[in-house]
Amino acid sequence: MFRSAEKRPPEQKSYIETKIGRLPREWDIARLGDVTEPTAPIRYGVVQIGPDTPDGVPIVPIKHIQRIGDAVLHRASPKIEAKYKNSRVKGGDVLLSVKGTVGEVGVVPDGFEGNIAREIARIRPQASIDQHFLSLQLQAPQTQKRIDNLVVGSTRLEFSIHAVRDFVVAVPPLPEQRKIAEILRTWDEALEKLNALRAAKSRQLDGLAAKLIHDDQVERFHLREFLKESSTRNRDEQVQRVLSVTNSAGFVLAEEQFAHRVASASLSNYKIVRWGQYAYNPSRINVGSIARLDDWGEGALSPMYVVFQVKGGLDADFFGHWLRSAEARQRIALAAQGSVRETVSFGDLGSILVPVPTIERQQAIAKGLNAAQAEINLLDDEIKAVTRQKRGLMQKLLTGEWRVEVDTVEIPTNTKEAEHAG
DNA sequence: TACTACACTGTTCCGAGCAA
DNA sequence: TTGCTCGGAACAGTGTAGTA
Repeated sequence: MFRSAEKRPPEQKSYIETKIGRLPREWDIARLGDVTEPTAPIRYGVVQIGPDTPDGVPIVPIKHIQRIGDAVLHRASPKIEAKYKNSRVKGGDVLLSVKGTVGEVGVVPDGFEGNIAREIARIRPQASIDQHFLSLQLQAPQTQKRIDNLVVGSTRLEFSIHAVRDFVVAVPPLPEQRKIAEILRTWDEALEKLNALRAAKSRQLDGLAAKLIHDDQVERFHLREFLKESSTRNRDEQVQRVLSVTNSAGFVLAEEQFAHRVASASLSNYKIVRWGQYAYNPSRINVGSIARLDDWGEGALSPMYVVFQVKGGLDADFFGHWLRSAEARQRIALAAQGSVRETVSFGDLGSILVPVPTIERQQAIAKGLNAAQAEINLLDDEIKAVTRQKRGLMQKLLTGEWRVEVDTVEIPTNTKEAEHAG
């Protein structure tokens, strides 16, 4: 990806201890308040944004802080926004979330004109500071740790605007800032490409699954003929691993989903789910809360879940691919009964018609779709690895531990080294 | 067993009040 | 008056527990 370049050992450079750690002697440290344009001091945004107004001024919320140019933003009426004219943003401003979700960072794209929500602080760097470098410096793992230590509040986390102004960052000479930002941008571009490729592969898989599974020539049968409910209870509490099924990640450990253990004191009434079995929450299945247990041998599930397994005549992988299809989601939604919460009992699920070709055909289809899924899984692994590499590089470059020459880039040829640094 | 009410955590929106 | 902070309300996504 890069031209290899000479790497100079850190001990050959001159370093000094600062209050934010060991830095190269020629680097400065500076309060954010001191590297901000004097005409646009750090401040947060619109307190009460009011109703959405078609011709109003776009207001950037935390959730869109990293994709301001792409997102559809709430627009405040010009009259309301005018009261907060001091927090208007323009291209090149660095934004930092300071309330609720603290530490999210974004850079306002060129040409954008609008304002920010009050959960965001605007930092307009002086000409001596590269905005992309500052953005990266604020995102760096070591900086985020320092921000975490300054955050106050229990129910609602907050990074006080005073603390933001007093927050100290490492500042190399401008050419070095730009070079570091340029290097790390290369990693961002690689991640963007990988994510785009993954999205394309995923769409390809959906299309292939729809084509192979939903064949009008194939006879359909009720799911009840192929599914068997399992209501084994954890009577002697031999299973202590409590699981949940989430919309986004399938089976997860309950303690990872929640900040504390929310399971009942006794797990004796919990249902046991075993490897290869499916489970779903009848009140959430219409939003995707259904999954197959692949990552653990067994687990205990809240009694509200329905646990079942696929039996002979229907290939388990074929069923899994059908379950992810748009048609399956539609049929499950239709099966949901109208009530306060739309629920799908095991009986309702069994009444859904599913196309069932011969078992040999099912296995052949599942094999092809599994291969496509495996490609996506590989891309996921690669995305995780590149993300780790980028974090490692940020750790090294943004502390000056690895130096860059303005003319020649000092990048380790072995990216594993960067990965391990993170 | 199915359904419903309610609890809890985390996030975001926004009204109100305090201090400079 | 303005800047800032506190904290209630609403909402999403998960859970437990009671009752028919």
